[in-house]
Amino acid sequence: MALSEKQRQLIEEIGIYHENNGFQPAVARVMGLLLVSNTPELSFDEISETLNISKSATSNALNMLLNTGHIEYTTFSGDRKRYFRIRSSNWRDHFAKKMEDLSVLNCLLKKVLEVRKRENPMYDQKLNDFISFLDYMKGELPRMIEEWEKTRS
Amino acid sequence: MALSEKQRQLIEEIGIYHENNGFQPAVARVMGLLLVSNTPELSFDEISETLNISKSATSNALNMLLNTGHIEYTTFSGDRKRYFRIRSSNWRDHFAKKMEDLSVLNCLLKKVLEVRKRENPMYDQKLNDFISFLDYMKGELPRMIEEWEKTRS
DNA sequence: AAATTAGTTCTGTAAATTATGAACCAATGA
DNA sequence: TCATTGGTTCATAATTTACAGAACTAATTT
Repeated sequence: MALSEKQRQLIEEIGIYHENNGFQPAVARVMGLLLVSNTPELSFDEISETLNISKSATSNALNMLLNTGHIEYTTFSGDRKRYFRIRSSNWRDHFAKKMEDLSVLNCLLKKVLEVRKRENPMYDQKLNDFISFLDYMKGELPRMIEEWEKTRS
Repeated sequence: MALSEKQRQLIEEIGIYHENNGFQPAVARVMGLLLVSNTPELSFDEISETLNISKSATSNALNMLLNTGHIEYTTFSGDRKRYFRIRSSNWRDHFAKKMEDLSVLNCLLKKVLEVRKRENPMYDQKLNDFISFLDYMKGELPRMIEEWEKTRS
């Protein structure tokens, strides 16, 4: 696998991005490589060798990414290897997960208001505001996505 | 600090949420406590004792949260203690950070298209779609927030 | 049947993270 | 001036994580 210096750097940047999203380093680099490489589908060995990670780490990373639906693989008849690539739905899912996370937060904040008794209701106003903002966002987002679909068809 | 069982559980839930957002456990619990406690402002000792974390861990957690702007404190004349509370702008900032993170991703994806040469341009289409979706979102979001402001005034 | 391929699984461990407790310090109070 | 309060800093201990390397397996090829 020949990669330019720029490509290698970008793999690291993408790696760090994904580390910050909770992936372990090797897993994050695999995502980076699959995105940045000139060929979209890479074999186990190509990944392992290009990133200089052991077979076990490669195996774990690929299985983790397969299980979480971030990647998938194809095969070719007469070739025992699997060729891994990023799932095309990956980015939409990534976005959805971010939104889902805000929804989890919203749920927690609603519980907060149920569970505590603040002497000072003024202080809760801001929290209520944010909760209703998140509710509003959640309601409007689908419409917004639909709007976007329209602009491009 | 008297806390109900429900409150303690919720502190843990909020703690885990914040751990998943990159906070260390003790820091995440402090955020949970400040949110869930009946009184919005708590002293160093109240935090340390209620959460059963050492003074040093409490000190580190509070300073970390102060530095990152998640909490602030007030003082009262004739009382040497500081009373810590969540900054009211915290939730808006949290939301902004999530959006900013998507913007970082978008920037990385644009670099991807610059850096690699894919034989198969079909495969890049999906990526381009997602990039323009994020661009669209980034453009529309401020308008959407403004819209929300209107609904509540 | 033996060797090779394409991985997987199982320790072991280096490194990083997270928290503790003790010592410390500066400001206030007795 | 001595003790106490409200913390901070440091060394270190306890986990946790993240990976390498070796042994293993099931399918294929020779």
